[in-house]
Amino acid sequence: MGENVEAKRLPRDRHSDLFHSECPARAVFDRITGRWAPLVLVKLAEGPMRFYELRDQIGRISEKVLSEKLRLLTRDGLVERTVEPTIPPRVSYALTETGHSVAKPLRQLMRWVADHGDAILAAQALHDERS
Amino acid sequence: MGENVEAKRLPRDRHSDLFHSECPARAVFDRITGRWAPLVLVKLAEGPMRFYELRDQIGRISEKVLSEKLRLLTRDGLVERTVEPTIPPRVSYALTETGHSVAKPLRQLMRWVADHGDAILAAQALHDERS
DNA sequence: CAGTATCCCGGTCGATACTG
DNA sequence: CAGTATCGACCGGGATACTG
Repeated sequence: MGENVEAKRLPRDRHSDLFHSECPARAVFDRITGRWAPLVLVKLAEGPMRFYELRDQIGRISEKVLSEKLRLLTRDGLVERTVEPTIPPRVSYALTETGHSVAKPLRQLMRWVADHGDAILAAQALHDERS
Repeated sequence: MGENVEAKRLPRDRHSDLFHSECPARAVFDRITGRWAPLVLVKLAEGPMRFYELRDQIGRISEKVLSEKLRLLTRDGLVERTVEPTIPPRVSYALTETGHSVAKPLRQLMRWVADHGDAILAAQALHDERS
């Protein structure tokens, strides 16, 4: 019988314990840590942008994926979509306050990658040539 | 002709510009932002741990995925694997210095989720009931 | 204990084409 | 311009079984 280690560990804190398998925040974490979401969020932190502007700023992102991410992030309350009723309509996306608050740690992470990326790549190369 | 926007933008900085499609650091970024790697890294930051200990601490991670992640992270120089030649062998995993340095921004991100996770979930619910 | 091997499914992604 | 629709390829990840 598998003794349930988790049940013994702070059952009330499920909501903020990502290590717990039932933690609902895992879905939130996945949302902001995927392949593209961090790039969208950090780019948008520079200021409001229109759809194709955003696409051009994020190398190789497809329109499909971009529109999916934007819809999800809007649903999450991290991004706000604004339509100006002109012809053709101008749509722009901007971060909400919550969106800006998450951009900060994401930028830290991107900075880490910029600072240590080469070291990682070097470690990989070293490791591979040994094998 | 598609004018290449990227080419005009700091071609020398490719290595630290994650927005550029050819940036080699994207692979590094993907590594540390995946579904499981952040959890492994942050948990390991608490101290060296053995395989099953780690598995038990990270809810619902499968052994397959855990072993894959550990192998990758070891290759990246973020995790160090130590074998004590006893019978049966004791294997333990620990963060390297670089590993600790990345755990820091990852913890920030997890803290953000702990702080704002409920708000996101609420925003989703609100958005959904409107639709 | 500490993993690896295998199988397979579901979701993600990219490319392309199309709409208002 | 601002997307959506569709389709196929790919891959991460779960379940299960097995090895040293």
